Amino acid sequence: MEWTVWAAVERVAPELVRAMEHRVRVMQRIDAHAPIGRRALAQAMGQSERTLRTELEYLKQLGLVAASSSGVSLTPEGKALLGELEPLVAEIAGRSDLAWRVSSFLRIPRVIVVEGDADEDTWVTDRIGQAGSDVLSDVLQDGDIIAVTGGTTVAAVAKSMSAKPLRQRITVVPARGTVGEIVAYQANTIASELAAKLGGSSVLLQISDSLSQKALEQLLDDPYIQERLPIIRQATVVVHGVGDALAMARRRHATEEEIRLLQAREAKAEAFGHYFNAQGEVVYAMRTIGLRLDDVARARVVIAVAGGQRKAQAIASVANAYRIDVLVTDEGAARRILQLETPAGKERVEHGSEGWH
Amino acid sequence: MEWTVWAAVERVAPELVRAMEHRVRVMQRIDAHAPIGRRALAQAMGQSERTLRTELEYLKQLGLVAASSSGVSLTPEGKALLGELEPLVAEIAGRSDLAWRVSSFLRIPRVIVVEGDADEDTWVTDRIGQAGSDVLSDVLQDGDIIAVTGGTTVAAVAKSMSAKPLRQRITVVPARGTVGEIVAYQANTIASELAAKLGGSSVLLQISDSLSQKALEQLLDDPYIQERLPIIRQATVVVHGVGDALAMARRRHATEEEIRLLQAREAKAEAFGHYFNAQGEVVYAMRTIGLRLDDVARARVVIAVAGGQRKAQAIASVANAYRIDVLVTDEGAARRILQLETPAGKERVEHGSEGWH
DNA sequence: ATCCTACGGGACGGAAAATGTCCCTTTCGT
DNA sequence: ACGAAAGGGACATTTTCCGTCCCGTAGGAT
Repeated sequence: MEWTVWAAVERVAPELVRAMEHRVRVMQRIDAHAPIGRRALAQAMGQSERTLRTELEYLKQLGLVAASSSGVSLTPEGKALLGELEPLVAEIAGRSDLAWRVSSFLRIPRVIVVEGDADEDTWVTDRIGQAGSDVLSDVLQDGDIIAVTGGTTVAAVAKSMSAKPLRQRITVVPARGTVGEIVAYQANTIASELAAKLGGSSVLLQISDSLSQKALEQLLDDPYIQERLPIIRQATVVVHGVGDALAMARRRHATEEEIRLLQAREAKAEAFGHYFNAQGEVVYAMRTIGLRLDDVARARVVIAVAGGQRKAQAIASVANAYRIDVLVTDEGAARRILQLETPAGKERVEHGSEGWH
Repeated sequence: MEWTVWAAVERVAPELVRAMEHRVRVMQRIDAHAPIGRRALAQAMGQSERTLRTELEYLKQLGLVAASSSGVSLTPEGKALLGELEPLVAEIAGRSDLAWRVSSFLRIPRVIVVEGDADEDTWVTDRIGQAGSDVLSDVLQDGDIIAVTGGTTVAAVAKSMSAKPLRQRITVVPARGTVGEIVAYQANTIASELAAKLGGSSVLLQISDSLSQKALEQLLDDPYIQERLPIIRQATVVVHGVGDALAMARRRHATEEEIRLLQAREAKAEAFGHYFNAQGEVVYAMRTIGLRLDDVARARVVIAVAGGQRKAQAIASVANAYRIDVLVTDEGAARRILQLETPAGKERVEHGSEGWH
């Protein structure tokens, strides 16, 4: 298969490609377990019985599967077709396996790996955003408070979130004050956009993240802050990007001294105003206003979105630092992560499926 | 592009491939006419403005098209992507062009060409059936009487018709009595199945098509027939297959004498109990009960479904014989048809678009 | 032999998405 | 200055999707 064309197809019609991949997976699973019951299959695929049923009915109409009293199986035709789809199957299985291995390696229950490398193709970030917004829609509950950080990847999540009628009461808040100059990638902007898409409200935090110690303390007494901060810190869902330590430090206009310090302490990642080394230990903390690490620990769901192999080390670091429930990343980062040294003294834990949608 | 895999993909997820092709077409059109208005584009694509709008909104979200005050255009990204999709574009354009040429050649307003050759791959018949059922759904109106003939292709149309809630009052009738032994491909069976799918009723005709002259005349006086025949002959929509003259004669257990006669008169096609030569002239007519040629002429829409290059000559013959509004065929037949000699003394006529769905 | 479980499949109501329809403001070209 | 045509918002309606409950049955275990 000429992957150039295929990659282009994925960009033109990602939902269709995903639907196709799903269908192939269903067929794979049927082939492996045939004959298998509809309900068992649905559970294995992590979807409702009814939706699977629709799919099966269609496949049946195409003459690719047949149902008997003991369950559904592939027809000879379906089997032959699955063989012809080998290259595609390999690709899907490969990415699924990748997700599984990253999940084990980082001890993150749910890992989603999209195709490509964000460092090489900027549009990969969009696909991470799509996958991220799907996950977010999936986990959202009524009354949730979503905290979002800044960054291009989180911005992509908000961008690709489909507008929903306001059925749930959702509040979106920025995890922290403002970092960087590009407004579109600031937490405030993203929170506002996401709230609009979800039909919820947003509580913004119009302060700079790089204030003097003194100014910060003054702010903490301010009614404006005192009113908003508690809401932010009660976030139930956290969607955050992961930054490379030095890159983030420079973006924040850190002093040369600070940068030297971070280098000396081998800081690898930045998140929520904290710098972490490879082992996930906090090596430097900025005194800022916003979501703290212990707030993150209290959140119901913590979603990390980050792609590109340059982010691999940073992702691994934060995975050691605090609980991450869902990681949405790309192939570039995933492969690089697996090349990193295994963190010593940490045993593997159970993990769930990497999840289809 | 490795067409082996692509063909397999088409069989596993034909609707998705079609949707994809449509999207690419939209992009092509935008690229060619940019900037173009939404309404103009919708009209050119033969779909409603609102549905196109949904598509455009999605394409916009993917960053492939951009809207300005003067209309929508492809973004540089979209342009680049369209370039990468070149093989696919060529394929689509090729088939579209094929349909256009067949449409001109046979003077059939609407021609749909699906991929493949029914003589080589039996599943191509299914795809013709799908396309046919789409067309049928498209043209159906309340109160319609659909007459169907027998044959595998028409059976495929009924098979792939999606079940509809009974919103329209539809009657389905067999065009003729019973031909051949395989029940599944008999007009009666097909009519019954189609009626069930459409939530309509069927009026069947339980008589053999190959009766003696005398028996036929007796039947014509029978109340059973007198009640049903007028309904059949009032059909407003006709869906019929096209048969090769000799093949059909043999299937009907024609005598050696008859076959020799057909050969002598250069019969090429059979339809509605009539045999036609290449010029579309009736060279032999069976005296049977059912839909007649002048009934076909009165129908609102006449749809012919037939594939495989062996049917090429037969299709061309019947196209000369009576009015066909829609032809659904495959590449194999289409290419072969264009190699046939142009019927002399017939000028080209205007034709519509080959139609997307 | 008989229970018992899991199978496919029918039916139906409510939720969600798609779509037809109408209107508005803006932006061009004339 | 004006009008045609652009994109986009809003909303009712249609259509599709999906959760849920149920049924008859086949096949394995008891």
